[in-house]
Amino acid sequence: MTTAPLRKDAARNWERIVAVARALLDEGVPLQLNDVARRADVGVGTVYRHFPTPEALRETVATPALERLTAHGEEAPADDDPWRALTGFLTRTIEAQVADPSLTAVMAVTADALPRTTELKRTLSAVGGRLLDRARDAGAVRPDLTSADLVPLLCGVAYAATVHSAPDARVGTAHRYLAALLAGVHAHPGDHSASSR
Amino acid sequence: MTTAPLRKDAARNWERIVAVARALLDEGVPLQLNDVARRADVGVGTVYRHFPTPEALRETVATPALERLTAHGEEAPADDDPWRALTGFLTRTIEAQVADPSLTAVMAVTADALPRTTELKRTLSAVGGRLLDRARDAGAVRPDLTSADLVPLLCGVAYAATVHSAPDARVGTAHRYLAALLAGVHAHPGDHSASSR
Amino acid sequence: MTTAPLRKDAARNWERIVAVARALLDEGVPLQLNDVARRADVGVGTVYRHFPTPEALRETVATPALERLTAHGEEAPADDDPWRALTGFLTRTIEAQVADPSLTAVMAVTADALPRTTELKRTLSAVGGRLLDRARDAGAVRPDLTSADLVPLLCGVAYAATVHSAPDARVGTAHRYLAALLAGVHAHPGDHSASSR
Amino acid sequence: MTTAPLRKDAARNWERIVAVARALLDEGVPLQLNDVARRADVGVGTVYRHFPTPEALRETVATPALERLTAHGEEAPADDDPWRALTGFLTRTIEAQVADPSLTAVMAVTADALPRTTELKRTLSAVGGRLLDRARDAGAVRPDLTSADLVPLLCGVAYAATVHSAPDARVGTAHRYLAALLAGVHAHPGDHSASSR
DNA sequence: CATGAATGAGCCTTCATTCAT
DNA sequence: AATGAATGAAGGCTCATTCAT
Repeated sequence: MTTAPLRKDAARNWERIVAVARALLDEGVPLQLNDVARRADVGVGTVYRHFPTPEALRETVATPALERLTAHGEEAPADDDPWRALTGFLTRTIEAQVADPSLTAVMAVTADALPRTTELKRTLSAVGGRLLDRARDAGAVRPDLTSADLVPLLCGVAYAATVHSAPDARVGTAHRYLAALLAGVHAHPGDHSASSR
Repeated sequence: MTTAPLRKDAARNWERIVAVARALLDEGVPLQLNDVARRADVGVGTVYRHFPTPEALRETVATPALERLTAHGEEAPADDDPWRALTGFLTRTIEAQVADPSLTAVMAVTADALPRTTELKRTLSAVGGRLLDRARDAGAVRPDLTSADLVPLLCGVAYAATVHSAPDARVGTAHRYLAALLAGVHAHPGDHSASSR
Repeated sequence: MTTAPLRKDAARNWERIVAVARALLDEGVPLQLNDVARRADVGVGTVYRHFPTPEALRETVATPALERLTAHGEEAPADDDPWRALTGFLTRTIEAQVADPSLTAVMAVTADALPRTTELKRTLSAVGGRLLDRARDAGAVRPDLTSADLVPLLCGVAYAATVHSAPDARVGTAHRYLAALLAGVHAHPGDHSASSR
Repeated sequence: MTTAPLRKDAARNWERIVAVARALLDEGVPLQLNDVARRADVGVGTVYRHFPTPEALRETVATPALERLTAHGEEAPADDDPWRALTGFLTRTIEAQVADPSLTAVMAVTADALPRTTELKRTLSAVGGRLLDRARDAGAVRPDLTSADLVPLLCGVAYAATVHSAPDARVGTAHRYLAALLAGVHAHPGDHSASSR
């Protein structure tokens, strides 16, 4: 009952619109509702009925990926190694974020258009936070990073991998950048981070 | 003598336009040449005469900051400690980038509007590259990072510090993120970065 | 079915726009889409929706006249006298061209905006070409003129009749000029055209 | 004393401006006074001082050609053959008009910017008129053409030769069209121009 | 529910002309 | 005389959103 049960034709239109939007976002084309309507072979009004704003549509496109991330995230604590659990989670997340432009945008924004998005993002954050806290408690993470830093850092890595980088090199680049960051995030007992000796 | 010496009245307008643009950028308002003209109390044509595109104007606004960074960067090698020289340089750069929105944009883009911008960015990159290489040669930096990663990483840190962060917390946040990243960039002989033990 | 069947209100706007455009062209006012919109009491966007460029609008205005010419042209071969058939066709065409400024422009240009225009012009040319060829075969036309000369010559006559001539004298003038030209085009066995004897 | 004696530097600028304008017109570039100024390496104000309007400049460019035509035209009556004198004059004129874009425009317009232009055009018309009248009196020209038709017809031929014709084919085309026209203009005692019999 | 025509604010850009220097 | 910066009206076009059908 979260989603109203759509009539069959309405559902078909909904699907087409989302599919078109996904394709456009993947190609890097900015979401214009008129444009989406034309390509989905649907009236503009129909698009507006289903998705009052471009953001609502974008978030709808991002939702499945967000759900997958959350689902995986909820299984992460099963790993006994707190650090490995955290890095696994972050790796998976950054991969998704770099590969899926709809996610990139949705993660970077604070004001969501759909409640569902807020909910998923909140869950994802909570999961990440728990993994981070556990790792910090285990002494595996530098103490000055809080769960509130997780999303910004991931967005930053994703952004860094996007700037000046060819599309198909991005995932690889993101891995390298995440690795460097994680090495820094990893606590090194006895290390004095900003000096050379 | 790089820039043709302007007549006094022309110079006044130039200043006003640049000042207005700086203010707008600082407020996060997108640069629109008509808008700039109105606020600078100058004809549109005048703005177009001085700055054929918004990018040219933005880069002009960014230039002084870019020059300061370059100047400082060229003094950085004076520091005998390769790691300290590098981190000092990066710290200064990220501070500037986070504090000055015009810089953020100019650094992230590859196609420059002004030759001067290209020149400055090239110099800055070269300086950074030399500092990185020296630090790597000294065994102070993980080997998988090249000088081509410097700018993207800085942009990523700047971006991360901007996302979800209140304007006046940004510099602080950027420092923390840079610190974490630098800790990771710093080579730790005998460290096995992705495992917890 | 060539043109998609328009909704009633859309059709009304379409008519108004074309009517306004026709009036403007007849008055010799250059076609400006914003101007047309204002006078048709319609949003600019509406004009752009129907006619992406001024040329498309101009050609739409010219189309009916072009269709009439073509229709008549296709009946011209019915006249047994090749020379009379040709002159009749040309007379009719020049009359239309001089009387209708939209036609003048459309005929003079090579790049058409609408496929329909291209089609009509091609047909008209073909018809003219056949009439000319038949007349030449009958020995009624000087041999150095080809069907490719027909349109330029007509445009030239129309232009000559327009230059330095008051609007309401134009048709008469055009007749005289066409008559002179036709007299020259007409083959005169035994005549030595460029000498006085 | 028609032209004020210019200071040497002023004269130099005048020359440069006219030279640039001639070049632009020959290339088919529309005359823009700012543009001319830039290319002539002269201030806009200077161009405006010498030539208050684009037309004044264009006419200045056309003047020498106009003077040459007039000069030749005044010698034309020397030819004893009235028809040959007329055709020679017209041929020369059409050649100039097709080859020199500045002339094309100046001839087609009724309102002149410079008195000198009006004077020259008047003289040219008068000369042409006399040649035509003499030829008509000699029975060599159809009676329905008056001297007022000469310029329009020439403009028409020039225009016809320009429409749909590659630049370097124009003079040749113009010759053919003029020949056809002249054949028609030529009186043919006993000819009934619009019937085939 | 769906449609898609209509709207018009808003942005961009050019260019003829003026006028202070 | 010469300069060229400044002006701003004018025109072009797009696109998010509404609403009659």
